[in-house]
Amino acid sequence: MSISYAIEPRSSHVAASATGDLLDRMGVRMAFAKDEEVYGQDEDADLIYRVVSGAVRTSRVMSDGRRQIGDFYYPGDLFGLEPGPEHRFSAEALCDCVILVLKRTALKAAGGEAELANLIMDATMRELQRTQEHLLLLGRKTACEKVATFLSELADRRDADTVDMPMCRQDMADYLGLTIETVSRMLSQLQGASIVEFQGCRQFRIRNHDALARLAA
Amino acid sequence: MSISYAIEPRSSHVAASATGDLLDRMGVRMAFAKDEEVYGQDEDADLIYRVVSGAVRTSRVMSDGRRQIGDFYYPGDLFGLEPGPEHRFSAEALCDCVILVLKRTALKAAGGEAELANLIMDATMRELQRTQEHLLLLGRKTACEKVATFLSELADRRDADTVDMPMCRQDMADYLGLTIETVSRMLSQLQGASIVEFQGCRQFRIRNHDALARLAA
DNA sequence: CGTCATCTTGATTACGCTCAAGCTCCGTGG
DNA sequence: CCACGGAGCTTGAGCGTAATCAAGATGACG
Repeated sequence: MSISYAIEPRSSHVAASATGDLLDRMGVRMAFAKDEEVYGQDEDADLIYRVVSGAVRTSRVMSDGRRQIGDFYYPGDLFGLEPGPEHRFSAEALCDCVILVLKRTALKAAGGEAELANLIMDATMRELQRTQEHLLLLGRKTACEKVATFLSELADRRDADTVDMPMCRQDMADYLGLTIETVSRMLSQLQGASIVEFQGCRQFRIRNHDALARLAA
Repeated sequence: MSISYAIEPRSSHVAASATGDLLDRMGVRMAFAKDEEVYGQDEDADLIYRVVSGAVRTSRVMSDGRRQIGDFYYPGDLFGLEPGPEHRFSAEALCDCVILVLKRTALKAAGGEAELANLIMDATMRELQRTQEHLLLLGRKTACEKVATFLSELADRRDADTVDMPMCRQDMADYLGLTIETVSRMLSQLQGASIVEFQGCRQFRIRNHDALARLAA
């Protein structure tokens, strides 16, 4: 595995010490290979997952193959909270990764009842918030703005100077509602305008934060 | 007001007897005129709302005026649960309507703690679910499919033979990520194909459920 | 070093947007 | 009761952004 991710949850997360420990104690660590399915569309949704290392995407495929990616998840993120008895989206490993898997019922029985409820509620709220931002992006942004927003967000989430991208162009395209060709063109354009700089197609550095933020709108 | 909506919550709602009553007792009924703001973008989000009669839209406006509509709400629906301390979307009355307004803290104090938490959780989950469907629509559906999906859903939510639409074309367009012209063209197209039939621009009837469902995909 | 998947770039097409005109539906006032 | 006016909706013509189709370039890996 060429790309590696730190294991610590990021500071913005509520999944801190106390409940984090509870999850750790109760959960089972599982390893998934790149592109392996964590759970499938229409599977029962009675498990909760947390990324330990690596990265995950959730996606939904239409009968004719068109795909929409719901979101990407990084170490510390909870996922699999999609509502209803069954998953609407499937989840796959973006790269080799380790996932902490928890049974909801087991957690409840373990007494962390209230704490757990809060944890899930927070994660669900954050999920909803991100999904709403995603709506605006898909519905009302241009290709260039979409790509700029994507890079900007990615840099924010994993705050480092140079950012590694665990996903391929097709994943980006399906997240942004574009084609890989358009994504590629926009990336070239942003690089041409000296707003970002790529070192290989999976790693970039922001050269002009203001310009990027302006495009992300 | 030419269009009127029934006051009873629809059957699919959890907000049934017990908690429904609690909400009724605790909340304040308020009347809003067409296009009046229920709450604004960036306002504090410590209230919960339920549509009593009429209909509501939530929307988000970009600095240059582009608008994305989050969802439409009908009698019985809870809204205003957007996460975080502040609203990301604003809410406006689609037509003259009556809204039940509740203070979260007051509700908690009233003892309905657990019940209330469940109610909010359910509403949030449903919200997330609908938002995820919306993602797929915005990201990967064609104009025709978007409009077909919209009509189909509207008919499902308000199950009557002929369906009244409380929203104008601009609202539809901003929900679907299209322009009013494209929405109008697609509606004409669907009517031309004998899939739906319009009696005036705010009322329609589905003539071919299968075809509509197929387009909605 | 060769092979294959992934990514980029180019040429062309098409879907949906823009701009513009006309139509329909209502409310208002003569 | 009908004429007028205006907002909202529909339709048309032309355009532009992103999709499609098609080569190349790059890069990872055996």
